[in-house]
Amino acid sequence: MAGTKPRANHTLHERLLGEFRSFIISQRWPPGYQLPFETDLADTHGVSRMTMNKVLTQLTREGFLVRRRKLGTFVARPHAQAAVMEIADIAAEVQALGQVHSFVLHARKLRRPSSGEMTEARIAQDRRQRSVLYLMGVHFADAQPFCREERIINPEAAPAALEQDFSTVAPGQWLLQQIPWSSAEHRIRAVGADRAVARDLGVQPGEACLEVIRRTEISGEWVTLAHQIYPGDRHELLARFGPRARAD
Amino acid sequence: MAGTKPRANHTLHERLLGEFRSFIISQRWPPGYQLPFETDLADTHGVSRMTMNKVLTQLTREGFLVRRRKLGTFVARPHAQAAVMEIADIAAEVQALGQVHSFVLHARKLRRPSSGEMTEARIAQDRRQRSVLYLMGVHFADAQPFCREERIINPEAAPAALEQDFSTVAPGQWLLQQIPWSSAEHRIRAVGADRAVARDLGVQPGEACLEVIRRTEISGEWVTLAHQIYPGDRHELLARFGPRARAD
DNA sequence: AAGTGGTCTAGACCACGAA
DNA sequence: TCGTGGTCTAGACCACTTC
Repeated sequence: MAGTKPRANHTLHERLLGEFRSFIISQRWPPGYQLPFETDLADTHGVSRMTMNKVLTQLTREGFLVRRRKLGTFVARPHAQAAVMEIADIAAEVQALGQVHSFVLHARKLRRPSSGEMTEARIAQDRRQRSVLYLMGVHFADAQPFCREERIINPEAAPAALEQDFSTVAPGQWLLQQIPWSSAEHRIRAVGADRAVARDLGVQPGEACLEVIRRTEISGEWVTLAHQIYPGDRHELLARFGPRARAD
Repeated sequence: MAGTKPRANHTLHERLLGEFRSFIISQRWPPGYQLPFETDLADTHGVSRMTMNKVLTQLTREGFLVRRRKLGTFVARPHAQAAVMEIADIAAEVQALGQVHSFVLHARKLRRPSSGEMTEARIAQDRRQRSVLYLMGVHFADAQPFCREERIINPEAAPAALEQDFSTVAPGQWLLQQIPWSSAEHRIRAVGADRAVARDLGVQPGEACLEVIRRTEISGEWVTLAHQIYPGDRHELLARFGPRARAD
């Protein structure tokens, strides 16, 4: 509904691409769902097999589908993310380092968003957002503080969050399961640790830390806004870029 | 030649994809070069127009080609880069902020790579690299220090660099023109400014700074390794990620 | 108006991989 | 073995853009 041209999609495979993508994003076709066979889909939608193949091949390149010969076509499990994206799942990252991840919740409350948050999350001015779920906590790798996280969640995008006690499960991990296929935008900067950060991370006040501000959205609607701070000498982000995004 | 499977590319359009990509990367087809028409290419290579169309469409999605009706197919000008990639061209970034960019070279010499550099740039152990071109300088936005840069360049990948005096033109900008289509890998971390950095950037020693370590390669061969340090409060990186890279 | 890329089809054969 | 996705073709019509 947002972003692209308001004009109707003209070509056959464009229309089908949009249709299938929306089915997947809305989880009407949940992860693991098996689609009908290519020939059947072509018949059902009244197009040639070539055209349907173009659609399915494209969605496979985009990572939405997984195709296996003789078995069929399935909606992908979206845990395969781009390199920098993987930091969304801090638990997985810590485990990849061979350490034990744990999350300690410091605060959880429902409150109105601040004006700064409304700007950063780009909350629409007209649809007045009554309240957001605020969370603050610290991730640990073994017994060592790994990352301090402040976050607000949009209850309209993720209603189940209101029922969820985040005392042990990290919100990022939980959201990734609830709302796969979201897209994110990161701002990355260096900041000196203030008193609260220094206390929570066990570093000296003023020490250089890496701050990642991540805004997540799906279909143009904001889902969550997170401020994550890592001790500077203990953490690195990794990002790869080609002349253009490669597919395979 | 590197990276992908050593097996020969089987399918027609895969073979053509590789062939055309190598032509573009090697600049046998330089930016702006006009390819023969789709129908002619199909005839020349003995494939159907559909197959050739698949190849050209894919290369267009990858950003290598630009196609315009009635005009033809051209090799793209590769200045359109991914969001984080754009920081490669610091001059363009400064100008985008409406300020004047300048570069001051502090050091330039030919020397052997240190062991740390060999690790970070992943210089092959067997092919013993005799020497690399070392550069150090500072970027300015108007009169204010913007970024301090240390860099080594591989003379085998960019021989023209040995002839180039970098006293005013920034090495990143120059390399981008010499070797388009390169791909890069970034490591991003926060560091406290040491004395040399503090002096060059005009910040207090110990102040939080953002360090970007960028390794650039083309066809598997390393081209350059850069360490860039930005004052923490004056600079942010921006990165966007979807569930998978989008094309159009 | 003409020529280029953009799309679509019906049918065919092939290759991989699960049974 | 055999069903599924993977690929390829020859031909056709359309739409956009420049002339």
